[in-house]
Amino acid sequence: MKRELISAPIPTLKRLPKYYHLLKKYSKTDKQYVSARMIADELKMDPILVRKDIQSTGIVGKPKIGFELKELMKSINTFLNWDNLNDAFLVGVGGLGQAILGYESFKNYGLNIVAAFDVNKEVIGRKIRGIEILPLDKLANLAKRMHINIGVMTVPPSAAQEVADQMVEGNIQAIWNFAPVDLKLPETIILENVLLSQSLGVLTHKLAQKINSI
Amino acid sequence: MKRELISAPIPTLKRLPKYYHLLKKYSKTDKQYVSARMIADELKMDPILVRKDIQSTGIVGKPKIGFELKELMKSINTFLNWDNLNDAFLVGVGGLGQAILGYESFKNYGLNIVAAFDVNKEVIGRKIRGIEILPLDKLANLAKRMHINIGVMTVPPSAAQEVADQMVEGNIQAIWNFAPVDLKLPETIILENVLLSQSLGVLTHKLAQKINSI
DNA sequence: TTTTAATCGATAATAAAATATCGATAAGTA
DNA sequence: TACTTATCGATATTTTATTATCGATTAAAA
Repeated sequence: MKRELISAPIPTLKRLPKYYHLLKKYSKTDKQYVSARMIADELKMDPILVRKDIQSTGIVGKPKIGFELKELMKSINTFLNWDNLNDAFLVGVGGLGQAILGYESFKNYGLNIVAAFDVNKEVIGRKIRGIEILPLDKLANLAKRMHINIGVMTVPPSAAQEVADQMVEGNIQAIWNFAPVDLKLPETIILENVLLSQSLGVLTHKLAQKINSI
Repeated sequence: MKRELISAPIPTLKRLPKYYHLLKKYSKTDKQYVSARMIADELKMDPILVRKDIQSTGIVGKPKIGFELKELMKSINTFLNWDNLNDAFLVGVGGLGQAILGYESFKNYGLNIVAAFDVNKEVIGRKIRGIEILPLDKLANLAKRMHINIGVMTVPPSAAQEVADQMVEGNIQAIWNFAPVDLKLPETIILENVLLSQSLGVLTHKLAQKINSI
């Protein structure tokens, strides 16, 4: 059955989590309603942009008062599919991998890491935050059996392509990749690259401009 | 003295590191020249976009052959200010902080972490990768004395604003923030937020769309 | 009850970014 | 040398994203 595909621009998808964070803060107060303007003021953004982003999640607001807080949170949550907990495998239990394993809060973002893998015999068999580290060669089979949809890759660049191939072999549908490598994958696989150097490039460039302009 | 400010769109700044990674790979082969098309093909991008991005770094290429590899790398490097090693402080030596401290390679991206700070007495005084962990209250003074320009924040959300204030107090010019918090800072401070949930939102939303469309 | 003010939602205008076009140039080939 | 081809660089077009406008709606104040 082919349901209607509601989509939104990537920039919108990237801003929604920002709003969500703020709303979570609000939800600890006694606020019942939030308006696009309130959010915009807090985040120093254009209220029209905020409203458009919110609208693309499908929620309907009330003039003069805004959106019901709980309802808005739910709307964003559903739109990002964060209310369906997606089981995930993580590969690469180095510094970053362990850091991500440690973030209990990813569960709020639809990500439930159920197993971790590595090739390093030192760590295989150990448990981190209750998650056992398994040898990499078990990944494909286990992923198939458990119908895992998401793979998180925190491996060195040199190993990245091979691990990605294993994930594809295991029918994993979406890869969250932290390795600075351009992975070659079938068209159908969803790939999100997190390249820390990207954001660092923006920072250092702006800094240079600022310093040079004095 | 006010030098000419060469700038570029943010999307361009974010793509340049991607090219740089690829070029580094090429530099290990015997390639002498790379064309925009070569890069585009490898990264499955539009060659015109690649060329435009490259042009914005100021380099001039040769028709038919492209750009001199070493020169192009240098051009990107300079444009992003990665050939000036910026001394930086890191605050928050938890999982993510330690992971970042462990990335020796950030030095290739203009980032040289020279000291780390925390409030946790357990870790203060210890050394990680040769970098001593100092108490947070020393930050502002030290930053001033050492003329530190960049602050890296890997602290829990609840501590983020306070740490940011300390950084501003210490005359830090640019903040690379990993906490999911919208920091209130003076206009002049450069802020780059790394919000992992952003990229995760894109991933989970796309995944939901894909699964629902079957 | 009427008026006022704030916000929504839809549509229109603007700005920014990506893509296309095309002449110029240089390397390789006939 | 002349011809062909690949690529650059500049400019133009298209697409995408952001910002502005405005009527409709509703809560609160007069």
